[in-house]
Amino acid sequence: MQANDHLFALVDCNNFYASCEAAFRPDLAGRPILVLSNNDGNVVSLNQAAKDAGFEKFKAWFEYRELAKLKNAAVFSSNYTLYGSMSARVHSIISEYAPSVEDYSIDESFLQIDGFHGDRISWARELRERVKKWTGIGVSVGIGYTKTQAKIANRFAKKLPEGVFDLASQPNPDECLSNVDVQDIWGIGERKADKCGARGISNARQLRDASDAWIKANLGGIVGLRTAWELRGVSCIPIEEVRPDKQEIMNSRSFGRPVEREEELLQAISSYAARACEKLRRQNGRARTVMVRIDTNSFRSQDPQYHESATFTFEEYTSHTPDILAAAERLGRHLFRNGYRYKKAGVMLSDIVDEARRPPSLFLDREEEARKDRMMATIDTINRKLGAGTLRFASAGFRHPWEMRRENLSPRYTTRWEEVLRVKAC
DNA sequence: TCTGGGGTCCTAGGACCC
DNA sequence: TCTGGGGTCCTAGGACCC
Repeated sequence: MQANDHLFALVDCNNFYASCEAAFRPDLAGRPILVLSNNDGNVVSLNQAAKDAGFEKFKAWFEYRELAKLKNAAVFSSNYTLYGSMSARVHSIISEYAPSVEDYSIDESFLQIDGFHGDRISWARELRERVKKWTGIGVSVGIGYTKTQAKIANRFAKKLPEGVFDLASQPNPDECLSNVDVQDIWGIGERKADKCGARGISNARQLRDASDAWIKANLGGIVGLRTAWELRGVSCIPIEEVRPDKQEIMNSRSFGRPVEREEELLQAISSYAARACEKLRRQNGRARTVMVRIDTNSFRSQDPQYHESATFTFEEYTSHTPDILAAAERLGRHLFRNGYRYKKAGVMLSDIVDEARRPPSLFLDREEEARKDRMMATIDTINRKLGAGTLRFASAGFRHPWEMRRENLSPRYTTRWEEVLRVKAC
């Protein structure tokens, strides 16, 4: 493959969660906005006013309560229903702008724009304006010969008022790369950055020019090589237009308060397992392995700690909630120890196959399986029509005192008629 | 009192086979 | 009799991402 054969753009929403909240609350203009993680644990998104007021991402919320009052900040619990639906709107607008688009994350899309030799800056500006006008969300656009370069370009775009940066048309790209810390490169985390630092490599230009042999030996083999080659302009990470089905499905949550009783812990495990099963069936998958893990709060060093997981493998692939719940509950009982304050539990389904491509089995009772499938299909249909959780399994319990805290939840403006925005005429 | 959730890919190393 | 070494599969764990 030749260098510079391709061209990519990365569109990244600015302060996405905070922007979603702001989009429905024009009355908050000028005020700091903070969005909290699940369980109102820490701060995960800030608008510009909040950054200017001195708030920082990933700080614990309880340490900010006073400052938030002082600065008259608007504070929101995470509202993933809202963000998911806003994300779908943004993605759908972006998809009009290139033949090949990958929805990379909730707030980022890669566009492949090979052979686009027109005025890329104008094209990007128009995209930006349309997203802003139709959704209220601000985005930045970075352009480069590879995805890794587009990511870097996006970092520059974020700092510019026009919100667009084209690395591929820079007269002096070396200088641009010199200004990017190695730690800020897509694919270089803390560990790899440390190894680079020890070798005297501190910016993207130096990493680009490092020897393949050293990179391969020290930066995770071909993963690191791909990053370096992409910095050189050789595209190694293609666009993935269709998200492949999940190979693992995880559901885990921290509790709103410590859980000490076995029955409560098992209820939480059951409800997480049931949720994982729904996700599994939505991709027409069947799983053979279920893992349960339980954890105490590792931030409380004064408490005794317990972190364990256990795995069970079925004889046959299954997506039948009662079967998986029974296994998860057995694992939970096996793991549970008295005398600990549990903070978190999780259930993971793995060894997943597509229903249509499942290996044949000699022992499977086809009739029994068909009956189970009908039962699950009925439950899924009812829950889709009447709302998630309309039909539930009794083992998940009915009162959930351990459920996460979401004390500042905004309405689900875009997905619930009861919570849609009201406009008053004066 | 209070510190997120959900993934992916890769490598290393052991077991096993021929 | 040959007791080496290459291939493959699996799993655990590391590292990274948003």
